[in-house]
Amino acid sequence: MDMKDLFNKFVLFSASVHRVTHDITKNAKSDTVTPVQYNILEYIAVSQPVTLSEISDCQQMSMPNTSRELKKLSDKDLIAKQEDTVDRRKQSIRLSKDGEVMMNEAFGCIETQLLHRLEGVSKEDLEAIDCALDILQTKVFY
Amino acid sequence: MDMKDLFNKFVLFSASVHRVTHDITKNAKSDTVTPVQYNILEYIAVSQPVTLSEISDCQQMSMPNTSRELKKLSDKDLIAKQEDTVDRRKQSIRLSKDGEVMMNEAFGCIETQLLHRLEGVSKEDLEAIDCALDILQTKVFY
DNA sequence: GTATTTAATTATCAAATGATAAGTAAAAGA
DNA sequence: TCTTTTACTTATCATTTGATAATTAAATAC
Repeated sequence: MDMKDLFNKFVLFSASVHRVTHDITKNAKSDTVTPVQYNILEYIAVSQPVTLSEISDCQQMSMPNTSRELKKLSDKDLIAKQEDTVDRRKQSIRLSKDGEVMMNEAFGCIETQLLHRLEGVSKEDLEAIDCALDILQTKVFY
Repeated sequence: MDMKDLFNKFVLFSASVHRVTHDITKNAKSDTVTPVQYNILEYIAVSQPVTLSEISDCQQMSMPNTSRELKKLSDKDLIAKQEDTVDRRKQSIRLSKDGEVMMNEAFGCIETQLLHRLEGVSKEDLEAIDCALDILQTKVFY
């Protein structure tokens, strides 16, 4: 295994993933939220409930900025904050009803785009893709 | 193959790729360029020579904004513009000497981080990763 | 019980980014 | 030749984003 080749492949691959996910999600993103806010919502959607600190860590943004964006999302009624019963400094953050609706719509849109991109792909290839996602997720992009 | 599962895997996967590439490249990015400028440089590095329009298309940014950022990169002597000999409206854009140096350093840094992330991974797993990258690159993230 | 640490907030600022309008110059089409 | 299209530039503006300092309140450590 030539690590140099693998490295080049990695660089090209991540650029492709960025470009394709941008393509696929650009229609999905409601124009009522900014890109950063959309990313936060996506994270909350798949990981809820989460705390502000967790969002801050995972989205690599400072607590003050995270707090500001969450406040905006809260003002738009897309998320619901709840005080942690055990540690009252913490917040338990979830999508609100409206937030769920928006993200379901977004995910539906992404799913459509993805299906379109995968149409004509054989059953065996789909299995291979599924398997490849698993391998990379566990071995590289953990 | 449950497409719903595959779709969820895809969403989680792209989020992971974004997070991990951010982690891996954050030290690589010279603080003399902005994130957007770094992405442009990375694209030029792997695709040179390129035109402004190609950068605009691929980086999904408007021509005016692309032009502005390229001007900044040019002012910093990181890229070299050359008039296309055939079509004088077009530009042939490459990294300058300084740009090459910077990007080699960045790629070296990314390579180190990647090797670190892959240390302890068996030879067979590396083969599997290599193969998985190929599959996803050609079948999904083309 | 006081000191320290943690979780989150508010306020403020500069910089980066995105969007748009209006322009130039070359190429292509009629 | 005249018109239209293409590739790119310049200028300007609003918004988003990132960074920092200062503050509050709760939990933990001593």
